Amino acid sequence: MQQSILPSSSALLSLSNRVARLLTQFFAEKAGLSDMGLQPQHMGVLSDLWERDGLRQQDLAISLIKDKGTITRMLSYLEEQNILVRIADKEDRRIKRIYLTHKGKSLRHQLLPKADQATKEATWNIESGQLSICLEVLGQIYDNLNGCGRND
Amino acid sequence: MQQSILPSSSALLSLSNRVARLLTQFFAEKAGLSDMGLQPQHMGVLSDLWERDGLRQQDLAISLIKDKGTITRMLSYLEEQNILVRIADKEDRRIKRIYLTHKGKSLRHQLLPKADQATKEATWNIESGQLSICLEVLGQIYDNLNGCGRND
DNA sequence: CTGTTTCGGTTGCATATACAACTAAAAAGA
DNA sequence: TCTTTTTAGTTGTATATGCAACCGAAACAG
Repeated sequence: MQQSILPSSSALLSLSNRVARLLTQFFAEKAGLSDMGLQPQHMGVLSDLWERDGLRQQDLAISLIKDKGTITRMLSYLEEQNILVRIADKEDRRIKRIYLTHKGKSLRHQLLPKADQATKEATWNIESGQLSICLEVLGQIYDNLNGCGRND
Repeated sequence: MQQSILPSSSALLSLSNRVARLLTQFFAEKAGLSDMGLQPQHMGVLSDLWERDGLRQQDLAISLIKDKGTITRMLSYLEEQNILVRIADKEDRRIKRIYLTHKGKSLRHQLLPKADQATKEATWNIESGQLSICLEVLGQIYDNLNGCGRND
């Protein structure tokens, strides 16, 4: 493992941005996302829905740290593509719940393995214990900051 | 340290994106960036120039993983704000070298401590050894992927 | 030298995003 | 109950971005 030059704490800001961008680009290319009519930002929506179906748009906005208007437009596109449907909640008609279609669900089997593969290639020379620590730390930072910025 | 639920390697993709977004937002707010007429994306340019003055626009595009047209427009804005100047290279007149003005340099003393502070707050409950490992791992991933996607 | 290719930067255009104003529905308060 | 406030989602608008076409300068080929 290469020695970190700057343990300056402010490095985390730029490094996390660069790695997020590179990984996103790398995965999108490996998976041929655009050939399927998908953009990188759609992956977040799909990931969340693969984890749990029936989320509200608001849930997605908070989880993905995006404006709710942005979520509205992303979902409109994905609905046009027959990847998901928006169904008004029976008990609270303000809420629209998002459900994956068969097509949306089947994308999981195509895309998750490719995401795994891309990540493996991006981390091929990193010891797995170190990578686990990195993920734990990122998860902790996420927990620390989540809720500080409001997306509603 | 909370136990990571999913060491699934694909988690890195979504986690790095979320953390990058949250940290960027958190820092921008803490530092009052917008009050100074700056946007979060300008920090990358400034950071690079604080490290080394006289970079080419191309260098910035590669380092920040952004389109060169995007860099052109960001630099035009920062030049209008008297934060930097673009000077054509004497020996290769295609190249424009970017130099910080006094104002641009003085921003370092205002912003870097705030970036440090924001990062410290975001990582207050993380053991410093673990954080170092996280930074090393991210740095290694950056090195692995850098050069895969071309920005020219 | 002259024509071609490559390189650094700019610009036009389509899309993505945040922010703010808006609508409809539910909750809270009188 | 009726009014007010809050909540979920949509839409208008300005900005940010990527991509592709372009321009001028340097490098390269003959």
